Amino acid sequence: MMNEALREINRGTAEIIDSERIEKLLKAYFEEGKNYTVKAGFDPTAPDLHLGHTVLLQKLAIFQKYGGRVQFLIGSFTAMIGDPTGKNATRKVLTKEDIVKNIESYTTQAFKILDKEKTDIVYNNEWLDDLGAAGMLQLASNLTVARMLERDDFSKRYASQTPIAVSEFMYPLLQGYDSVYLKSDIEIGGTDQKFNLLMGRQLQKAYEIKKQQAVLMMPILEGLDGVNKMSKSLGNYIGVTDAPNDMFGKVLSVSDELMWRFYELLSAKTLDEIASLKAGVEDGSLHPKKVKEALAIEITARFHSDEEAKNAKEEFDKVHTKSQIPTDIDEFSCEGDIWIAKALLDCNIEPSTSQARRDIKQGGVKINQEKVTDDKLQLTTGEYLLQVGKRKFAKLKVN
RNA sequence: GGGGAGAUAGUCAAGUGGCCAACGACGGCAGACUGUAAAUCUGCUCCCUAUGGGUUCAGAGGUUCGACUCCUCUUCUCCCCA
Repeated sequence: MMNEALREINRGTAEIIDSERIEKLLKAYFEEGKNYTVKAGFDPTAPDLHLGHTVLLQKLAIFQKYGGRVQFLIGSFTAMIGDPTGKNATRKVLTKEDIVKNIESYTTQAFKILDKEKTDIVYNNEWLDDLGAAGMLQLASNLTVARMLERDDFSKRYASQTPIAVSEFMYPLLQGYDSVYLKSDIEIGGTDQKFNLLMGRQLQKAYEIKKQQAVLMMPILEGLDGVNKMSKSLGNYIGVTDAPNDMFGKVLSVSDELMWRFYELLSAKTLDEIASLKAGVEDGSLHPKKVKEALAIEITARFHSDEEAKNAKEEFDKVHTKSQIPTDIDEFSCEGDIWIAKALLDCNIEPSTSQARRDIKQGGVKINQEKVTDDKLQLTTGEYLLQVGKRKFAKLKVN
C-alpha cells in the first residue's frame, strides 16, 4: 500500500527535494491516520486553466488519495506584483477586480480534478496585506541580491538588458512566506518554480517553523508546438474549458513524440500500460494515430463526458479524415450584394480584406466547395458556405 | 547626480539621406503531400474593391526637393561611475 502510494507520487516528477520527509508523512498517515498539508500556488492571472495546470492538479489529487489536505493557494496578493518566472519581460499587474473575477471560474475548473472535501482554498492577501513595510523588510533581509541574480530568468534578463522591476524580486520571498504562514508540509510546483519553492524551505527555517516543507516538482508540460511551455499567452494551450471538438482536435495535433509526454503527465493509464503502447507503436503493431486518438478521447472525456468525447472523435473524422463539412458552422447574414473579400472579413474567417485576397489568389478559398478564382467576385442574394483553408468555415446569407 | 548606449512590423533582428512597406530568422496563414492541424517542399505575411492609394520604423517638433536614417526636446530601457 505504502509502496504503491509512493510510486504514484513519484510518477512523472522532475525532482523531489527531501523525499524522506514525504515518506515519513505517508508512514504517519498509513500507521496513525495522520493528515498532512500539501500546498500549491496558483496565479489567478488568467481565468482559464489549461492542461499544463492539470499536471499539478492531478498530482495534488494523488496526495488527497493518501491523506493529504490540499492548500489551494490563490496568489491574490502576489498576482498584483507579477511573477517573473519564465518571462523575459515584466508582467502586467492585475487589479483586484480582475483577480476576483478570475478566481471563481478558476476554482470550479480545479474541482473537476480535486476533491473539494479535502481542499482548503486560501488567499495570500489575507496575511500579506497585514505584513506591512516592516515585515516586508524583515522578510527581504533573508535574501541577498547576488542570490537573487543567480536565478536563471533574472540573470538572463539582466544579461540581455531587459528590465527587471524591484517588485519582482519580492515575489519569491512572498511565495516563500506563504509556506511559513501556512506551515505547509509539502509544496508542489513546476520545475520553473524551483527557486520559489526552495525559498519556502529557507524561510520556514529562518522563521523557526520547526519543519521544512518537502518540495515536489513536476516537469513543465510543453504546448502544442512541442517546444515552448504550454501557456495562454503563447496560444499553444489546451484549455480545460475548451469545447470537446477543440480539445479533441488539439490533442490530436500534437506530434507523435510529444504524445508520450502527454501520456506520462496527463493520462490515467499506468506506466506499464503506456510502455506497452509505446512498444506496440515501435514494432508497428499499433498505429500512432490510434494511440493518439485514445489519448484525445481520454482527456476530452475527463473534462466533458464519454458521450461528448465520442462525438468529438466522429466530428473530427468527418471534417479532417473524410474532408467533409463540420456540423456546427457560424452563420452570418448581410443586406445586399457583398464583395467576397469583405464577406470573409465580416464572417470572422479572415483578418483583413488584404489577407482574403491573398488566400483567394493562392486557391485557399472555397464557396460551396468550389474553389474561388476571382478576387473581385460579388456575392448576390442567396446562401453560401464559405471556407478558408481546411478548417475555417462560415455560412452567409445574402438578402 | 555624472557619462555612455539604445528604442524598427507578432517576436528577434538588418537598414545609417532617395533603389524602403523596409534584408533575414522564427512564428503565423495558404497550397502540395500525409495518419491529423506532424515532417518535408512551395508561396504569402501593415491596411485599403488595389498594375493604384493610404498609414508606418518610441513620441513631438525641426533641417531637406526628399528622413527609419541628420538636429532638438520628451518618454522608456540598458551599461559604467557616484
